[in-house]
Amino acid sequence: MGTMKTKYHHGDLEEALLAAGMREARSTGTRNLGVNSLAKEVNVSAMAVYRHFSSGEGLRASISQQAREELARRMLKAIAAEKDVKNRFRASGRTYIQFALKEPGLFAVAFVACNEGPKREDNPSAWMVFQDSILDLCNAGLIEPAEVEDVAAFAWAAVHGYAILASGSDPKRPKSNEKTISQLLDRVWAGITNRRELNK
Amino acid sequence: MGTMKTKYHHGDLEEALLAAGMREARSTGTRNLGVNSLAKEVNVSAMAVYRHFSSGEGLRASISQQAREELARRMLKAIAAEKDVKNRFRASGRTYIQFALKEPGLFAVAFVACNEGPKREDNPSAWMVFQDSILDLCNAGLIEPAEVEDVAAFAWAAVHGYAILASGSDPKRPKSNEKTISQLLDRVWAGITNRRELNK
DNA sequence: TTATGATGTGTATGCTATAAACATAAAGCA
DNA sequence: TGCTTTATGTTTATAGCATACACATCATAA
Repeated sequence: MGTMKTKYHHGDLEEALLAAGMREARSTGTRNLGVNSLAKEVNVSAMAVYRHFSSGEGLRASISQQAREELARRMLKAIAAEKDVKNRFRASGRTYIQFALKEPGLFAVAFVACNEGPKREDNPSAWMVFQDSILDLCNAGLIEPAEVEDVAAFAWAAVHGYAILASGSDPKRPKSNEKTISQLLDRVWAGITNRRELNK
Repeated sequence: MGTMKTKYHHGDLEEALLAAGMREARSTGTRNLGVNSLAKEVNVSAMAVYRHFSSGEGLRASISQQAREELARRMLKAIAAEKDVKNRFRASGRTYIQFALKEPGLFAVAFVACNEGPKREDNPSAWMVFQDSILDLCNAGLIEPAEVEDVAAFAWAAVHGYAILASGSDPKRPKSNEKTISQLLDRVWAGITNRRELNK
């Protein structure tokens, strides 16, 4: 039969809404993720959205989750290319930062308004990937088992904080070339491995 | 003459709006900083707000600025109580983090939606205070002049990132007791002073 | 084949931001 | 002193957004 322009039922509206949300997030960040705006984007009435998400907030939470999963996938890919535990750690940090720099919109969406509990908690999360790379350091004997949690918090904080500052629009934001990022990871590494010697 | 309940002109509406905004920020963060809500809070019509701020966004930007100034004042106060440059640095970082933990609402307002250019750029800013404490380290010979900018970015990133993570509502957020914060600053200090030795 | 549930539409309500026109009071100036 | 101007408020109107409610359409299963 011929191509029908408009089916009454969309077919996979949930997926389409998330895809549209990701597109908007990429190009304009958190600004255009409203129910009306996204419904119009996929040629559907606003109320149709509520058949798939409990509220606009729920929709945004799902988009945010998708953005976080995208980041996690990139980190996993980058880590897989490295064998040395130190390099694996650096790759995860570098990828995290470069994601924030190259996709500032997605990054912003990934880490705001995640109040709504994500449903699929088992999916790859950047936090888990990060923590695993720290656990590897422990298994390799580079840090003590007892300090894994603190090291993870420190490394995550430094990388996340830098990503936020560098990907922002503040004119006083830090520089973000390869060399700057590399030396930042040097310093994080120093903090990871060298705390005791300098502890007073 | 008797007490008149309602003067047609408020007297100092701008100040009152900012004060109400700071109150709301303290108790509920970014949620209730709308024009209508704040106008009602000070018993004034919504449109009156526009005589003092170009838009709701402008109002929020000013409140955000006030929150940042509050943080900067606390940091200055804490630094003034320390004499050793290392302790001054640690005091600024600790104060920053404790501000985020004790005033999560203010902290959230301080660092979101600062797109609107703050008018009074000369006022105390947390970034300046932080950078000054790094400059002190340089003057004391603890770091090289050439690396001041990079050190400042690293330290600011680590402290800011930790503050964001620890003050959030994520169940996986890092612990935030005194000891944890202290060891975090140990690690930041290691990253500040000890990069060369570990640089490959 | 027909009943039913899943998924869509249209319409109505109440919220927010803000533009336009008007009101009041205070300050400058004759 | 009285008139005019300016700053600062109010009221009203418009437009966008989220979302409740009633109804439409279609796919599937009895």
